[in-house]
Amino acid sequence: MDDGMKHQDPGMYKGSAYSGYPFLMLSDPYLPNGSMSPLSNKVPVVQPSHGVHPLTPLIPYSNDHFSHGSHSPHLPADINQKQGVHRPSQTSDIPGFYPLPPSGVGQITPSMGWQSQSVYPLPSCGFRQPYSSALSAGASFSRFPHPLMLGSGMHTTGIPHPAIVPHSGKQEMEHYDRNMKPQPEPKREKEAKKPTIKKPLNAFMLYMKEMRAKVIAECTLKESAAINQILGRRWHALSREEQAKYYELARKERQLHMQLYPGWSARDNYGKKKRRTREKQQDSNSGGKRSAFGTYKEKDAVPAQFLPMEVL
DNA sequence: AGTCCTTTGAAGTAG
DNA sequence: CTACTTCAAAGGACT
Repeated sequence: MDDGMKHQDPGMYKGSAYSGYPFLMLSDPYLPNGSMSPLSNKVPVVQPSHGVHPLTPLIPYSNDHFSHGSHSPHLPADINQKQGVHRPSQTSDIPGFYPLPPSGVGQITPSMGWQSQSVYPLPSCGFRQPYSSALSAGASFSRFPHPLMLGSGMHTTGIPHPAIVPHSGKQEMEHYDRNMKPQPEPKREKEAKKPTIKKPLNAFMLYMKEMRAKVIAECTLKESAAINQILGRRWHALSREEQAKYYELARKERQLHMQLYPGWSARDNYGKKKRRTREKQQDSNSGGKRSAFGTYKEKDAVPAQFLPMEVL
């Protein structure tokens, strides 16, 4: 598309205007040879750890295609660490996040153990879960046009579908996720707006969801950009089998998503978030990795000597 | 309130 | 087909 116009000046952020994000290089103790992970020096790195937290299996790869006895060292742990956010207890009999339509789910049925058996288990308390906000949102989602959905934006199970979010998306989600207020239900007047069907999560996103809380606990970090860098490195450090679990999960996610929203296209969500124009992808980034806003600025990394000892 | 940061992967667009 | 762009999650920082 309009290549030339979608560019931003990297220095615009890193150097000056966005100087709030001079990422540092932190070593991740979980990675070999002290792999470095850039972290923001603004991150309160030495936050008090919240101590032991319960682990909740997010993705119990019990018996599926990838149960070759290999067990991920990274136990699924996706705990909401946000000051004891209370979540309305989920009914544990909800089958899954992508409940199957009453019919026509042919091929994916055999492997649906992952689903009914809670690839995305619905914890009875406090733990974060994929799409939890959508689920927690209760009846506030509405007007989803999909035939499988009930009139109020719920699936036939009566559960609002995780991939469906109000048009304003994140903000509203965060209402549920972060504040967990009773949420006096969005204005009915806004019902004219069509909810957004989100993209299914890819393998890495699923991995991030699962591992985020663990990394946060270990590194006492909260800044997602820094966490994600660590997660990216750990992702690469995963064995093929371990990664394969997530690829398979993602594949099922996509399948289910396709079944639930046959006409949906990722393009539907294009342009919903206004992004800054970015700099043209330069081929000569000397092996630089891809970044949504150009190449990573490892050169901006602050020497590790400026980092707290505990993260080194 | 909205955007950026950061990651990878999937899918879209442009040429 | 290739190269590039956008979005998915997350939450603090920033505008």
